[in-house]
Amino acid sequence: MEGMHTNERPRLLLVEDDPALGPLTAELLAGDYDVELATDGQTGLHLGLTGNWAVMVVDRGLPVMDGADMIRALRRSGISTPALILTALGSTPEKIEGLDAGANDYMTKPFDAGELLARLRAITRRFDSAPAQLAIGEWMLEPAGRMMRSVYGDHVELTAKETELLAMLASEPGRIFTRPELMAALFHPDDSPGVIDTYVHYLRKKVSKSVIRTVHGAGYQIGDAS
Amino acid sequence: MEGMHTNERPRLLLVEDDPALGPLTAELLAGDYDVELATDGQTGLHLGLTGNWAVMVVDRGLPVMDGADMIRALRRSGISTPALILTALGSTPEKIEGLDAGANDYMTKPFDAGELLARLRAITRRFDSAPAQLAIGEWMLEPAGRMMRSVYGDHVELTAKETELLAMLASEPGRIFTRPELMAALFHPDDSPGVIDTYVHYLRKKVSKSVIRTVHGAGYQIGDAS
DNA sequence: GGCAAATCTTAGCGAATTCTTAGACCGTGT
DNA sequence: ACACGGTCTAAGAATTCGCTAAGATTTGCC
Repeated sequence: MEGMHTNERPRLLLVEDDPALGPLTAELLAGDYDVELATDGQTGLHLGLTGNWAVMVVDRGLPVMDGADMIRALRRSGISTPALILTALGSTPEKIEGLDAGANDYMTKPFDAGELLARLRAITRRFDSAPAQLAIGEWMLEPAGRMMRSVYGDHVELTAKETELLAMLASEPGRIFTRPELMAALFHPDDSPGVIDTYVHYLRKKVSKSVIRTVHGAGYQIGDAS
Repeated sequence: MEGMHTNERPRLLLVEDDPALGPLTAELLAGDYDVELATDGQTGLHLGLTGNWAVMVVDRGLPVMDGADMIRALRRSGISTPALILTALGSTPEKIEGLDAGANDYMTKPFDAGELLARLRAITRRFDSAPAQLAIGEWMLEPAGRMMRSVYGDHVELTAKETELLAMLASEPGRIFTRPELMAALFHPDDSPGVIDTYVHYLRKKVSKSVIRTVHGAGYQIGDAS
């Protein structure tokens, strides 16, 4: 995804026994992944245990070993590779069993190619990168840790409100956020209007005067101030 | 593992504006979660930013702010709470957009209760491994031996509870563990809430003041302190 | 049972966070 | 230059939150 500019693409393990659908699905996925195809659960389990995979797509009804059992076995072995079950068996109990076996998602055939790719993006998202960081000049905001880190190694701790305000402003660099907007999103309607100024002041004091730009008569803005 | 008790249940944020379906869904989920209901996207966003949620279920078509936009805003703020979109809008492009906005799963109404619960289990599942040693600053925790060893050769003996607490915090450096989380994992539901503070105090006294960071109003955190 | 270690409770104090207020300061248009 | 509205800053009040010490209770062990 963003920021990852290696030419290595994520490796996807496809386990599908249907001689027609297997290669077809592999080709579809090949647009975004390096796909390897296994045609039975035993092989899939072996590859899942030994290889280094970004994600797995597993058919439910497989020879030798059921797809759900395969995922269950992997999970028991401590393998947490995200997995999506793709199958013709679409009854609700089967879905529930598949998900509780350790699958991260469950789709029934026939499936839409775009939706499959979107669901794969969804279940791999938290594993690849997941920066959870917002760049602000020389600073990096870590909303989860409620702190700002400078490229020089300094760090400043922020309060909850300060983090909220900064995260909102930094979410769209260059955009001007009006006071009513900020007020509605971060404070109670009957708070004094001056609160915003106060927190902007706190942030400028803690981090640097120029982090947040005032646009007179309009609101506040982050970024785009070279 | 003991210490898992059902009184402190995972907190679920439900954002649903339908006056009939909202409470109904809430009641359904209440079997497994502590449910809070918001009826518009603005409120949902605020709660999502400020509260500590195990998972979110979000309706797509919401007043004030669309459900997908709400999730997008949360993701941009670094909030990675797993989210499932539950909606009447079931066309494939809508699913793709919802998932790419940062949702972890997408279900269309009418939905099956069991499947919803299974999918929620799937997106909240976390796989935790148990390494033999955990590095904490200059210290090394040996959970098996219930002691901390410093690189200088000192060592400090810990009690069982101290070890459990420290191991949990150290298992994911940088992550903030909330009091309810720690409470649910390490103590009995009807223990006094102050217990956590006490053990944090013990650890800081035995090892070093700065091993565990307090994130005011949020919880405790290990690592990530230059 | 009796001892010691471990676990948990309680409560007061200090610290952090949030929000208010009021006056100084700045920018813009006339 | 002047006036006016917008913005900045400092100080502090109210509230919530966390730290700590001391003791009560439970557990494990001989």
